[in-house]
Amino acid sequence: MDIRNVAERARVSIATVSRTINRVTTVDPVLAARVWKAVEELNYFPNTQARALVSGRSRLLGLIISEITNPFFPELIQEFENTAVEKGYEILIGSTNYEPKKSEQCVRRMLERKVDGVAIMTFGIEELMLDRFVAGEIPTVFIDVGPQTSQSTTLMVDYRKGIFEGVQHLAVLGHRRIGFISGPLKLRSAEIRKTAFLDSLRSVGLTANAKWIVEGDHTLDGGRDAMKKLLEQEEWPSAILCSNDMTAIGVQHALFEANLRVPDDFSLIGFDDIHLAEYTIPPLTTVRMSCKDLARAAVNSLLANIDWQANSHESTQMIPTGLVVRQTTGLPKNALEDLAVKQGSGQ
Amino acid sequence: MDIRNVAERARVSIATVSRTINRVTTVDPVLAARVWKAVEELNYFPNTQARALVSGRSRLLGLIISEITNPFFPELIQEFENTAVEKGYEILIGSTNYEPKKSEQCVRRMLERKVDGVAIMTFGIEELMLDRFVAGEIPTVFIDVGPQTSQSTTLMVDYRKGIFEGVQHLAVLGHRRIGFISGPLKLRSAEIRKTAFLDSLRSVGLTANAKWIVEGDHTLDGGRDAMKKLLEQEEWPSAILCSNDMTAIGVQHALFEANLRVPDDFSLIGFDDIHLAEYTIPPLTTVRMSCKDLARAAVNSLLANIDWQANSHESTQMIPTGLVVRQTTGLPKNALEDLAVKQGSGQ
DNA sequence: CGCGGAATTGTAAACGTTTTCTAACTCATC
DNA sequence: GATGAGTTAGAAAACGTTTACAATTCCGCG
Repeated sequence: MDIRNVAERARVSIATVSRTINRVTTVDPVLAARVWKAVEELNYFPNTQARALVSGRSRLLGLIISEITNPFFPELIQEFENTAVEKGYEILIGSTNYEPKKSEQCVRRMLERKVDGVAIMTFGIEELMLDRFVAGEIPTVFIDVGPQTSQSTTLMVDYRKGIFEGVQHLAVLGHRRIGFISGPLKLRSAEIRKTAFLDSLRSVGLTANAKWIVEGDHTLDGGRDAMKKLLEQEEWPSAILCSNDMTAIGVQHALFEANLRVPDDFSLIGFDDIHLAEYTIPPLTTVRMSCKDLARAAVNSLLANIDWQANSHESTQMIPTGLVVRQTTGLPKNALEDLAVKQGSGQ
Repeated sequence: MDIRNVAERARVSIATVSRTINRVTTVDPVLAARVWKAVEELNYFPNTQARALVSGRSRLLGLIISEITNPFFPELIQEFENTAVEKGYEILIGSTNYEPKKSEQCVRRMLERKVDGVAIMTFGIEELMLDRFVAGEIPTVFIDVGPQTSQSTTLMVDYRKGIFEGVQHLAVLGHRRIGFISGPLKLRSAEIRKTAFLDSLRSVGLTANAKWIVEGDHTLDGGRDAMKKLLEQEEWPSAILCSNDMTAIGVQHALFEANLRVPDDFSLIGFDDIHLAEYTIPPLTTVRMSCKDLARAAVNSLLANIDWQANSHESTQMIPTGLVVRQTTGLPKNALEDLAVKQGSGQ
């Protein structure tokens, strides 16, 4: 079942069939009708590989993420897939799992399959992949970091705003001792979030305590372990900000195990606002970063770069964030005591 | 950069290059070495599309799931991807989101991309896709349901065992009034789970109460809503079994909102044992179905069907399940009262 | 030394499209 | 009625591989 069969049945040449299917306007409506009829009757669809081979376009979009097991990414994938399929593109997913070896492999696979463009949504881990794509002149989208070429755009997430809102919210509630559980610091974006936290702390007139800043890895287990470590300190913070929601859920679990209560003993804030955040017990206060926005922006700039190669488009785009208050934040345990101190200090 | 460049540089024909790369044993080691050297130096890799076009094999495996947003599936995808990539295959993911239109689209996309095999891990929704693949002589793997052809195998999950263990566990604890929140009943597997629940109930000498059996949809929201509906009943069960973990987490949330406690007011059992189950508060007692086993079994039987087309292999395979007891199950609230009744009845 | 057969290499024909280029045709204009 | 411009259809050449088949080389044996 190939284009020749269709041509034969429609009594036209294969060129005409090809043109009809690709909606070239110059084909006679009468012939086009015959072609469509034949296509219908034979249940024909073009061979993608042959198509790709000659046209040089695979209609495949690469999507590299760090870890499919973190619910943030499936949500992102879903939107990415929807938008891509809508525009007639297929997606090829690769997860790096934070391993350089696997990143390397992902890039290789994308290159081999000749993706038309690739979104590196790994929040800034491997910069090496960048070169290969640039060299191959493949359009790319990066988050946070990225090359400044005409073929690629970088999506900048406005971490500062959301994180500042979180810290401010905590400060307003009366928290003075705020801890932070970061992501894996080799991730550029984890680094940025941490810095944003530190800066925000300063903005509200608080000082950081290095002992209360511990590195996690953006997973449930990592969050739990980090919190356990924090609890080994002799002095505890009264509130904790996490680099992502999974970490926060891990923290909740560690606190549960230690028989500590949220938000009575600890206030807790996450980051991402995955759907699950609404369902933790108690529901998680968190900083929302819309993965739908992210996904749509990614697909759209990829397509823009593919279609009008050298066109002038924004080479960087801002993704907003904002605090969503739910039930893991409350007054610090010793609110009155702190208040007394505050009053006494003349402030 | 194509095979010709390599041939030229290695001073051999393109046929030899092709053979070397495909590890055909008849090529002279000396020439092979020259070829590999050239490949290395030119950083050459074969064009997948051209390869697929002529060989008729895409080295692409389709994976159709129902909803990427349910953490069970990412875990499954991860293992599926790992095993597939290990064997040199790429994967193409499609989600049906329980919509027939999207299922149709998925099948179409898989067919167009000429996947070498496809795993339909959608737990028994659309049987229509089946025909298309069978017609195309594409190897398939199904869960629970499936055609009996030499090209396809079906993975049977042993729901009964796990669910029976769950019900028994509850019964032993003293629960007499057990409710069930099912999955979307259009899903074959949701139907089977429900039946397994009913049968198990009978096995332990309990009778079902139709009012305590409500249909969910395997999502957080669905679980929450179903539980809310259950709470509107004038009489409540003392324990609830859920068709999957997401439902159970939704139930936990509904109970939290209603100021009811788990396991004090309600015992709760999930199904799947996603990683998150360990992290709910309190940690979820659930029936484990190993998605890793599922994924590996799927890939392996797909590959078996691809390679030795007509070979005799198991056309159906059993996936075990088993109860994992954590902290959402406990004695029923009115345990003593029930006990009295039991004693009184002479049993 | 020549011949047959085995082993290995190279040539060329696929694979199913898109796309360039040429040919044919239509129509208006002179 | 002939010429030229402007359309539109078809023939054929790509695209980068694999692979059937032919050709060459090599070796052993008569």
